Order: sequence, then structure tokens, then C-alpha cells
Amino acid sequence: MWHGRIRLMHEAYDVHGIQEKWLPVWDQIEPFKSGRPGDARPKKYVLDMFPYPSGDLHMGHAEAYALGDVIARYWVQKGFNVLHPIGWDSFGLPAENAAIKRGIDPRVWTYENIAVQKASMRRYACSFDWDRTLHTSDPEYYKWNQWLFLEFYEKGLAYRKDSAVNWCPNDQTVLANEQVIGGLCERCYTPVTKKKLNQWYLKITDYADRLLDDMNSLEGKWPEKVLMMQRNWIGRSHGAEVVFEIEGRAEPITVYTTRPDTLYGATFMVVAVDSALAAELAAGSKAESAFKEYLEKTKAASDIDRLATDRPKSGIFLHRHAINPVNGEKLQIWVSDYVLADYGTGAIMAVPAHDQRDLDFARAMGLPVRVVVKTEEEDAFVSGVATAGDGALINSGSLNGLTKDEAIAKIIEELAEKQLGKSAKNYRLRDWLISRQRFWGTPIPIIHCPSCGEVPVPEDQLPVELPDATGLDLKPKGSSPLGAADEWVNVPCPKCGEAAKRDADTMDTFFDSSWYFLRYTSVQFHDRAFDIEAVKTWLPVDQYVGGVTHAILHLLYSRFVTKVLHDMDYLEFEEPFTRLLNQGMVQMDGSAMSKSRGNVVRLSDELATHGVDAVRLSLVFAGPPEDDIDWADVSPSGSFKFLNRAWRISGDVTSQPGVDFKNGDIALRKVTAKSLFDISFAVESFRFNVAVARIMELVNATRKAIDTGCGGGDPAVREAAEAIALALSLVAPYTAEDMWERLGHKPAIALAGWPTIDESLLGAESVTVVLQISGKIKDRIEVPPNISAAELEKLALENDLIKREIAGAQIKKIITVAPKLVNIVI
RNA sequence: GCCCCGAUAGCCCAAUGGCAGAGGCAGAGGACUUAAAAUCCUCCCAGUGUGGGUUCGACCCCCACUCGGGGCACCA
Repeated sequence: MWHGRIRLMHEAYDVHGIQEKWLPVWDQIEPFKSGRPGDARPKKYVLDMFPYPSGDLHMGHAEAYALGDVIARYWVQKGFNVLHPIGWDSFGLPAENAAIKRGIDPRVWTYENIAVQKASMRRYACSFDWDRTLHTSDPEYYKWNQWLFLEFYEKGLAYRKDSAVNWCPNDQTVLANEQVIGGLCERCYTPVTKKKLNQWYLKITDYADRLLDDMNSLEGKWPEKVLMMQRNWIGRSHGAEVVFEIEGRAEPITVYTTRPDTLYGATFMVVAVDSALAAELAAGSKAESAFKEYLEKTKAASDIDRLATDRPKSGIFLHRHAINPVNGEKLQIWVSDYVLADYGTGAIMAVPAHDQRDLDFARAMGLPVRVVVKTEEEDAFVSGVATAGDGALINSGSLNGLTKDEAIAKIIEELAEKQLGKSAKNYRLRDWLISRQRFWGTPIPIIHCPSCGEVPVPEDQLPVELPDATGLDLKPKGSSPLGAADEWVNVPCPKCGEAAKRDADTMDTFFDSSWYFLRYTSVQFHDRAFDIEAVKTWLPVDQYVGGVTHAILHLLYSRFVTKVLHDMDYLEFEEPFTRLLNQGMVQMDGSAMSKSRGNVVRLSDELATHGVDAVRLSLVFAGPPEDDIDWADVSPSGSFKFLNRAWRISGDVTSQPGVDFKNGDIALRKVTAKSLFDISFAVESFRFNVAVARIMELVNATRKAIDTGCGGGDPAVREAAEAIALALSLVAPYTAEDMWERLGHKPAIALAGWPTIDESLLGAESVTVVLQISGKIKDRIEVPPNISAAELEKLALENDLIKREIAGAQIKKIITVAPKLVNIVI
């Protein structure tokens, strides 16, 4: 009695005990080490987006890494050599801001946080290969950032230009277009202003067509949403460039339009107020002072003001004229802020009848409107609504009577003949601005020499290391803190030896993350950024897992850098990530967790209360991975109860390891086989929640078999219990490992291999067929699964219930789907 | 304003043109226990947002709408 009681207590599912027990064992076995010499297993590269080291891991990390782990561990069980690395995206503003606030070196803050996160990840039992860790803030890593930048530079893909850039007055740094969300800084939500600066750019626009067209190969493998957002972002449009002569100017002006068919409907021209062209056209005209005043007003307006959609149109007539090339008409030239200086040529032909913006402007300024496409809609001048639809061309000379598409083709041909135009494409995408005026980033490896100009730092002098932050004022002041590090910034020119200065800006951290997936293959390789052979072995990434927040930025940049490296013959592939899974966010009570809302669920608390496995299981089981999870809807205590239930099964198995399953209870064996089959299928189609549900079913069936069926000694129960442990090892590694030991096996279960399914067990002996009359179910019968349609139909017609129903009725049709149903239509 | 995604039981979610319910949460009852916890068993609940259409048959395909979520928004 007492003995039994003590034994039971010792055998309770001790969730924290098993964590302490197995972690050191795994540290010794290292089940997830990839790329050992002579490993003959086929490869898989499973990649989780690497974290930014701000504090400890949170619920969002927990979900993402639990999902990535299911995939990685599944492929390991399936016999693949899986590369599943982790690292830290450890350069960036938060480190610097925290350092300023606390007066400590950003280095110290960063690496302390990394240590905390790393420890948490190990306890969380992520299947990472810890020998392949990298930190982008290590000189060893950013050396290759600098090398890569210089490669771009040599190929003419990195260049400097003056331009009005997005400027965050709070962070005191420039931002890429991608980092401006609705006119606000994506980090601190400060309204972004414009500032004229000389900055480094990468020529991503050279790759716009490939970035767009190659997405076709990702169709069905990446979330449709991400592909859509990227296509949108690149924003390719097709149209024509048309040349307009200008009165009193030798050079004509070229405009871009997507509707060259409406050329006869052009009634004025508009030039972007902040373009060089506008300034030149205004110079000396009687509108000059009015223009200058308007330009100043425009500059003062923030992006948010400019973005307001229902803003009234404004502009100035320059008192100059352009000539419409098709009919010789004189068109007034206006400047306005609704035309963008950096899209197309910064000048447009205005066709108010068929373009809403032009119509709004024409109505505001009292300019003429001429309809050239006859549609069913009301006259634009009267309704105030421009007609964009198709129709027959009118008032358009040789184009009259044609449809839109015909007219576009014809006018382009006519213009081309006279050298007055040609077909053209344009993109919304702009070049990637990578200079940042901050300290905690990769120094740009360029030296500015008064005689030689821009001089790349010679490769043998890389890395250009960041100076010690001690003594530097890191506070934002609009220019890089590095500029004040006198000993660092003043260097002799590598070419002529004269006194010169280093470029004091650092790189956008998105540059760091645009190639890190290559470096993981070769972290111990110090001669190059990556070992071409290792990259050939592992890349492209088979499965990428991460948040949809990076749908445009990080993924577009990574695709761009991959294509550039491909063109430099470093890579054989052109798309880095074969498949992409975007996990949803973890929320609380319907909204994102945030300190200000006070609804933050602390991961460490949940882990302490319920254990690692229960938290992981809850996150995986909560729903489809791409859906948001509301923590209020999930039950970690329920997950714990289930794990407990599963674990106890391992104690009820009384047969010995290695027993021949063939002699086991056939009914349970069939459930096990079907479950394993379904679990595989669900995991491979990212329906992890369904996979977990199938494991639960198998646990229920096994419990029943032990208690009221074949009993714990039946070999089928061992087979089922082992299947449960193996399936659970994808989600609840501690519980699974402990079960595995109790079942008499040696660690690590992660390497035990996925059970082979006896196909003969998958077929049922009989299946239920539904008998319908005119689509309504009347009866169900059991038939052999391989029954022929003719036999099934015969059985149906012999069925008593059916016979009664169809007695005296005319059978119009019989639909037989063997072995599922028979539908008799009367 | 334009585009995309979604809506199934009190709640989270399954069901890939063929029996609407796999799994879980919550709830109710019972067994075991001196008692509680744990455990085990049983039960409860919707006809798939609305209106049409295609089909022998629709949660599933098509059209229109309602609601919710997301993206884009002077890009000519």
C-alpha cells in the first residue's frame, strides 16, 4: 500500500523536473548539429527570422520558434540533415537609444541581451544548431557587409546622390521609403520631414523587373498576401513617354503617361513644384516670385499633409506653354504638389476628362476639359467624376473610333515614327537609401579624399571597425556620431596618402539581414563572406518562417541581394527562400500586447506556471499558424492536462521494446497507422493545429485500449505509445523524451526516426456508403472499400428502405460514387 | 476610394463538391476519495453571416450584399 503510493508519487508527470533532466543530456548529444562530415542524409534548410536582442524573448518569439521547430524537427525525424540555425540581428537603433538613456556602451547592452535570449531559447528547447550562431554586430560579420557593399560599389550598384530624403526629427536619421508608414517613422511614429542630403543608395530599381517577374515562381509557396504586397510595392506600370516642345526653350519636355490614347484630351501640363525643371521654367518668368512662395509652402508641409487624399488642389501657372505634338495646341504649364518630382519625369500631361486628379485640378483652376473617350458615364466636367472606362475614341484625329487598347497601340506607333514618343515602363519602387547617421551599425567602407574623391577601403583593410563608444556623444544631432571620433575618422587616403576622412555614416540594418542566411552555412569560414561550396549544399532556404511585418522590407532586400550575388557568379539560384510561412501575432483580449494597454502576458511567467511543453503546445494548437492567436482563447492548463494524459500512457505499456507489433490488436494498429499518416500530411501542409488534434485522438484511442480494450500488454499499445511520443517530439520535446525513456529507449527521441506506416493497415475493411433519394439521405450501408460502382448500385436498389421509397416512382437518374454514396433521383 | 483575406456550437477551431463535428476550452452530471486535488466516464449545444445561382448533391464553386481584419492610397 505505502510502496504503491510512493511509487505513484514518483511517477507523477513532473513538468519542471523533466526540463532539468533532459536539457543537459541534449547538450551532450547535440541532436541538431548539421553538416557533420560524411552525413549522407538529404538536406533541408529551415530558417527562422533572427531576433533583435531587445530584452528577453516574448510570446511572439515563442510562437514563431515553436512553429519553426515543428517543421525542423519533423524533417529530422523524416531522416533529413536539417540546417536550423539562429543568430541575432544585433545592430540598430534600440541598442543605441538604450545606451544613451543608461549611459552605457551599446555593445554591452546588446551582448547582455543576447545572452539572456540565448539562455531562454535553450530552455525553450529550440532545435537550433548552436555551432552556427552569428551576430550582425560582430566585426567578423560586418566585415562581410563592408565587402558586399564594395562589391556593389564596383558594379555601379552603390552610388551617392543629393536628394530630399525622408528624415525623422526624433531619431535624427534618414529613413528608407519602406520605413515611412503613412508619413510617420515606423519606429517612433514621429511625422517624417524632408531633408536635402548626400546619401548612399543601392540600385534596386535596376532589378525591379526581375523582382516582380520572378515572383511567379513563388506562387503557391509564399503567402498570396506577401506576393501581393511586393507587387504593389514595386508598382510597375506600362505606358508611353511623349515629347512636348516648349515655347522659348530649346529642349523639349518628356512626360510619362499610362494613357497615351488620351493625348488629344490633354488640356494643360503640370510640373512637380519641387523639381529642377520647375525652377528652371519659372526662372525669369513673371510667375517667378509666386512660384518661389508656393515652393516654400510646399516644403514646409509635412508628408502627412501631402498624403491627405481630400486635400484641395493647389498650383501656380508659370505663364509658359507646351505644344501638343499631335494637334499643335498650346497648353498652359502649371506647377503643383500633386505631381511627384521623383516619379516618371516629374512632369505630366493633364487629361482632366479621364483622370480624377487632373479633373480636380482643372475644376479648381478653371482649365478646359475635353472628352476623348466616349463612355456610358456622365460628362466628367458636369459630374466632377473623371471617366476611366473603355469606349470609342472621339475628338482624336486618326484614333477616332478605336478602343482604348487599339488607340494606345496606334498612337505609340505614330509617335515613334516621328520620334516624338515611345512605349515605356515606370515603377513605384525607388532606389534603396542605406546611409544612416547613427553609431550602432556597419561603417560604410569609403574614404573621402580631397584629391581622389570617393576611395573604397582596400579589402585587406576590412573590417573598418567601430571605434570605442566611450567618450563619444551618441545623442542624435543630425550627423553621425562617428564624425566626432577624430582618431577614427581622420585617415590617409589609400590612393594618394593625403589626409582624408572616413565616411561617418553607418548602413541601414536591413543590409545586414539581407544576406545572413548565406553566412549561417559558413560561420567558421574566415576567408570569404561565405563558402561557395557550403552555400551550394544548403541553399536556397527550403522553409523560411517569420512575421508578416517583414513582407516588403526584409524579403524584398534579401531577394535583391541574392539576385545581385547571382549575377556576380557567387550563387547559382536567384530566389533565396523557396517556401515562406508567416505566423500570426499573439494578442491578448483582441488587441496586440503592449505595455500601454497593460495586457502583456509574460512568456517567462507562463513557462514557470505551465512548463515549456504546455506553452509550445498551446501556441501550436491554437489555430492555423498564419492566424493571430488570442492568449485569452487558449488554455495552457488544458495543454498541460493533455501532456500529462499522454505521458501516463508510457507508464501503462507493459510489453518490452522491440516487440513485434504485427501481433498487436488490429483495431488500435489501424488507428495508429491512420494517425501517423494524417499527422504527416497535416504537418507538411502547415496545419499543425490539426496534427495536434490527431495526436489527441490517438491518445484517446490508446487510453481506451488500455483501460477497456486489449490492455497495456498488447504490442499495439506499445506501437501507439511510441507513435504518440514521436509525434509529440515535434511540439513537446521534454515530455516526448521522457516518454521515450519510460518506453525503454535511449535518447534522443529527436533522432529516433519517423515510424514507417504499414500501408495495409490504412485500408478499411468496410466503409459506410450513404444512400440518397434526390439528394436526401435515407440509409447507410457497410460495403467493402474496393466495391465497384455497378455492385454498389445493385446493393442500393436492393435496399429495403430504398425499395420502399422508390416504389412506383420513375427513376430519372442514378449517381454512384464508389465507395461513398448512391443518389437515386426520382 | 481601390485591392486582398475571412465569417461553422457559448468560445478557439476541423470538415480540399458527397453523413456538418475531428480535437480542444468553457458548462452540466456521475465514478473514485474520509475529503479535496488529480484521474476516468457520460452529456449538453449550431445546420455553416445574408440573398440569389450552378449541381443529383454546396461550409466548399459563381454573383450581389452585410460585418470583421489587413494592404495601398495624389506613382499620371
